[in-house]
Amino acid sequence: MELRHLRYFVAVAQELHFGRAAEHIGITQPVLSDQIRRLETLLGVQLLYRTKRVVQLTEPGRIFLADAIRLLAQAETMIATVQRAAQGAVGELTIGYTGPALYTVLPEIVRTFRDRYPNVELTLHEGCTPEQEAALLAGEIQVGFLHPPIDARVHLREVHWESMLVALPEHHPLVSQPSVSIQDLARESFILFPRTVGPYLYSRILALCAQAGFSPRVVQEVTPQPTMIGLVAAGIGIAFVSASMQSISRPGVVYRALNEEAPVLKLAVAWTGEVKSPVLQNFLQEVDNWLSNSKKI
Amino acid sequence: MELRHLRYFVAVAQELHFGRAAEHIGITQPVLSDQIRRLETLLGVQLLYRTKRVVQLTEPGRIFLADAIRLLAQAETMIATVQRAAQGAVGELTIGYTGPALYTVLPEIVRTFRDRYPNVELTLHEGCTPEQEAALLAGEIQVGFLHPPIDARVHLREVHWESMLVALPEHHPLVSQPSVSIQDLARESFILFPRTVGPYLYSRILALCAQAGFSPRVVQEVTPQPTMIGLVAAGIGIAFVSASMQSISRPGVVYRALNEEAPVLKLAVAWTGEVKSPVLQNFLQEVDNWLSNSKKI
DNA sequence: TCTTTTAATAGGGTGAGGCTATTAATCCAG
DNA sequence: CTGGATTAATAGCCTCACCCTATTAAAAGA
Repeated sequence: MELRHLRYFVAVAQELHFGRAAEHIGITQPVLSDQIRRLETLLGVQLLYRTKRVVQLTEPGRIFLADAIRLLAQAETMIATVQRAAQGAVGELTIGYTGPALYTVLPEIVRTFRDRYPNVELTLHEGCTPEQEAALLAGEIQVGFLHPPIDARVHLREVHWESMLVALPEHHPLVSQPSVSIQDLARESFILFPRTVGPYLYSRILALCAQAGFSPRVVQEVTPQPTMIGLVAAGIGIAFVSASMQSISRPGVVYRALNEEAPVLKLAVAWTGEVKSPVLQNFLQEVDNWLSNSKKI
Repeated sequence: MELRHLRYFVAVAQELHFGRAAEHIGITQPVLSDQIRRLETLLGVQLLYRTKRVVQLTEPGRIFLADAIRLLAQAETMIATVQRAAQGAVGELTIGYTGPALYTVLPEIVRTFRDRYPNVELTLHEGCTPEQEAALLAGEIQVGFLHPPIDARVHLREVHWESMLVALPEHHPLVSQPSVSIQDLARESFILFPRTVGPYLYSRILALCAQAGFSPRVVQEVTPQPTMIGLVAAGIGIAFVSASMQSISRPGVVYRALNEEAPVLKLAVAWTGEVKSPVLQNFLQEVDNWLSNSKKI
């Protein structure tokens, strides 16, 4: 059975007249008669009761007609859907992101994308940079907001950067200074994120301390950054956090820039090599749009 | 687009290998390549990403695959359904019936039919004989339980008959007799059904009275029979009712046969000339089965 | 670099689906 | 009841789409 049979049958069943039905679908009447007969033979069921003069649906024909109309409509819908999918207007996209992304660019980009493509189902997965790297290569996420550098063969587009600040408890002696030097921190207790979460930034921070001639005394390794700040507020120690954390006004914590050149936290959008998914292309396009808009402002 | 395209595409998408997929559906690989390309051109969408070495679904392809599998399954279901409909196993049947049918053969026949053909949707419509006659010819009901004779060109099959009895209030003088004569009723008040409900039986009853030399004094015309009996119990008058009414034991009413040959209420199954619906055929078959079973007993 | 794998291409045959012309059955009008 | 009109079925033919075999070309791996 082919859709053609259904199209022909529906035409006849609706017109109840072979000649007009044939004209309607653009074939000749004998062909239509023949095709309907083939369909009936194929099914082993008489769909139409016909004399030389009158055409009527049989009871099975009535049931088949309803099904046929439904199926043809679904076929049409299906074609429309795949075409919209090809333009990236429908589909799915799984996005990875790190904590800092959540406090900077991610919400705005996701929102503009969602507004433009409401029929794309977005799934968000939090994960640190190495986790996202693996997930990208495994195909578990199609795009990730993460922190370069990473060495895998994924494409990167930097979308944001912010310098690291020192987060201090409000009664800490260094608060009196407008900015602090690394050396001043040599004797401090540090709250740091685990190395695995961000190996590059981790080593940058350690290097900075090493240049100043000390190795930081880490009293607590935690993640994410809001938790670190919470511990700072509790007086457990001091922490390096990204500048965007200032927007989370947490009583009992103050932020100070470094005199020295501070480590920079870069945020990039990453995706795997072969850009095949139209949805992904649209998303990257939306990221580009967002970038040029935010530059203008 | 034809179902063939979908079948071929599903095969390739599941195997991700043109050669094996072609073998699986029983065509050769070049044909399959060609057909898939035609489908893609038709849709204007690339469904498969393929090199000389590897075949992958594109994102739109993934979406199309799910739809295609669903559509093909529905096509299969549809074929099975129409074939079962041709055997009368699925469909609809609208049945007309009169009050007396409800108290005799109808429940049992309907129940055995429903047990045998659970997927046939039965609709029951109460209506007097002339109403059913019209409904049959209008196609509103496919089969009716009614009281012959009727003069329209419908097929009839008698399934039941019962004689009419006289229903008397329990303190009526005639109750003392084991059976009553028409003459004894000449001065009685009669509760009768309206002529339109059963013109034939109505005229039979009037004729019977006329033979006995009187015209019945009708004090109330009502329907259905249980209501007539209710009025008898209330002492409003006496009534002719069909024998099956005895089974409804109503306090205050007794039944007596006539000495004379009593009018007979015949019950028949009626259907319109052209037996086209397999469901109807099965129903009539079931009626026949029921008839021969009840004869045996 | 050579072999293997595998999708695409080239070229050809045949039958299904299309056509026109005609037939046969049914209905309606005179 | 007969002749004309209507309309589905039949007959006969044609062509293109679908399927075939044989080959090519590209990619991966040894």
